[in-house]
Amino acid sequence: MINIQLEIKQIIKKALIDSFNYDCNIQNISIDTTPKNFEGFYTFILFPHLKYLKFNPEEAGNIIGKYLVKNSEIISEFNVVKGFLNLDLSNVILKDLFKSISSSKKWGYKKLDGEEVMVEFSSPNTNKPLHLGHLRNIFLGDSMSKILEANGKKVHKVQIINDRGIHICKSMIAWKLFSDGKTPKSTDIKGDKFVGDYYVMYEKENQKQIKDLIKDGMIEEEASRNTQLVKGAIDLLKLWEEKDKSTMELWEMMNKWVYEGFNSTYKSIGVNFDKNYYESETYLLGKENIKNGLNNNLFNKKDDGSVWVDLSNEKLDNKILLRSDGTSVYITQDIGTAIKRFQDFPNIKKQIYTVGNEQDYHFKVLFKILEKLGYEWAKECYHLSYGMVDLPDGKMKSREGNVVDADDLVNHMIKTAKIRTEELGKIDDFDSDDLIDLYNKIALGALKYYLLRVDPKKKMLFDPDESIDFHGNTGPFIQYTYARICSIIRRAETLNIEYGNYKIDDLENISLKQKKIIDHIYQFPNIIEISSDSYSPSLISQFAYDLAKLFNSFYQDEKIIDGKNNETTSFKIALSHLTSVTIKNSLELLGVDVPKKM
RNA sequence: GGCCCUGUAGUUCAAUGGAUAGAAUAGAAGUUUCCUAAACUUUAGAUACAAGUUCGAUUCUUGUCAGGGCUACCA
Repeated sequence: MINIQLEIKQIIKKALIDSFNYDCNIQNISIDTTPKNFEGFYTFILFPHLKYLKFNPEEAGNIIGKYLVKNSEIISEFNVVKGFLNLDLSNVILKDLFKSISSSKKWGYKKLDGEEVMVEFSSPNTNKPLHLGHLRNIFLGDSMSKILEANGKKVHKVQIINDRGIHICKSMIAWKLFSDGKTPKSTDIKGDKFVGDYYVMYEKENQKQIKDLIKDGMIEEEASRNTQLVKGAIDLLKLWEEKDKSTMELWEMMNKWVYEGFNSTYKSIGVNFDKNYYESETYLLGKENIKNGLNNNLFNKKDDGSVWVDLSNEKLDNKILLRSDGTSVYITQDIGTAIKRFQDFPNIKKQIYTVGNEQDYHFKVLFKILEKLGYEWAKECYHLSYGMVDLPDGKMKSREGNVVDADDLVNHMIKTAKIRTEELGKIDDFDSDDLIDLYNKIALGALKYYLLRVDPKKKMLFDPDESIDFHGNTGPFIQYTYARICSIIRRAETLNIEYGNYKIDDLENISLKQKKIIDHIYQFPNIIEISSDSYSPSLISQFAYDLAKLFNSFYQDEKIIDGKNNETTSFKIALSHLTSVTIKNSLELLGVDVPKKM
């Protein structure tokens, strides 16, 4: 592959020697892409070198610029603005780029390099349905998996299902007390929603019971620990850890309902996992490791029997690892799960946890504990921390019912896609299956792009009205550009215009807009690499969007199928085709499908 | 209180220490006898505040102000 920036650096190094007798270390020569509002493709910044050149910036820039145009095949023109030397690429190099892009099997995607990684995402609790926050998590994890793969890693996609613990016991006790034996089937409610309803019922009824106890003279703190429901849930948790038969049966039944619901949601958003981990299968391993740690004096036991780790030396405070009654807490199973995963997949180099930034502290503690326990790989664990999704009226709070349900949201997007598409009325030649497929692609494209275009680390606002906009910087806009190109390709084919094996050598002229497209596509491998290394799908969204913008501008300016059917026509079609493939491949990394017509 | 994160156009997002701070949307004005107007073109509008480091700071450091998160024998 051609490395333009490196080649420019090398020739600049020569220019500095020949023109100024200044031997500059190539690492100190920085070549940036030229910002949009200036003319050129790449920019050499002179400031750091001025003191060695003994010329003012303008003069030095001109001298170097002239040298490059004369001595390099790559550079055709230049301009100097203050201390910035902006360089234009020559037809020769652009043709080379075009050739290497079009001859590549899948431009930008690397071959497997033998390294294995594990990506965890979604990881729901089994007491409530998936919501908007999960969607950011899921799309992020899914997209990162694809990006890592494109960057040459073998990826294992997993989730940890928090299937045990006090939260599911709350749903269980509520179901036992209030359900009259109803089931998702008998009520025709989706399984995860059904169980979630009982969780909500628990919270509501429990509040009532607390109030009643306070009325009877109990203080609030005591009351909140002594309701029939709280005691019932705690009893169930104990019975569960003792493997009580009827408790296990109830637990299994309710979890099964939830999984059916989850799977249907995952299917609707086109996401799947290579392996599921269940907290119920890993928490014992966690306990075991904590006991070993205790025996090795890594942890300490309080008088009441609870087990703690002291991380105050690491500025992380004391953290509980086992309750006084011996039951495990959240971090217990995380310890077990991590260990189990490295047992199951001994070749994985690292593990990536896609979890919200509210748990930054939790993961620092977790990794530190694993390190203390002597696991070398603990240093390779990475918390892919992302910001919360806020609603216009504030944060989502599942306990207060202020959540955007994932299924509702997806359905709403599909409905909106349908309405917008029908309004535009370009769908006469679609049959009904095509339409369903199209609405799905647009709806999910809009949603995924909306959630992925923001830097993961930052919190983001979800505005329901804006998210369903299909204009501007949105998924459907990029999909539309793709569909447009497909339409051109179809027409080229009916006209028998050759573009597939287009040889660019004889082409005489390349317009500026065409050059910009080639150069942009040329950046794709770089973008994938940076995006992979920095765990940031938003760079891919930005890339795809910019490409679509560049293409639309070109499309507006230059008629592609122009009736001449000459060398230039074939080139424009071939370039359009390359653009469409790159749009498709970049959106693929976001988990977004493209329609051939829309 | 302690620890962590974030403050950029009216709004939602960009900008490996570099230029005249980019987009989108909302606003104003245009483009369709022409390959899909979900498009294109033009226009107006922003770095919370104050110091410091630097040739150069939205970016790094410190302080102030504002917002969010964590600090549970919840997950």
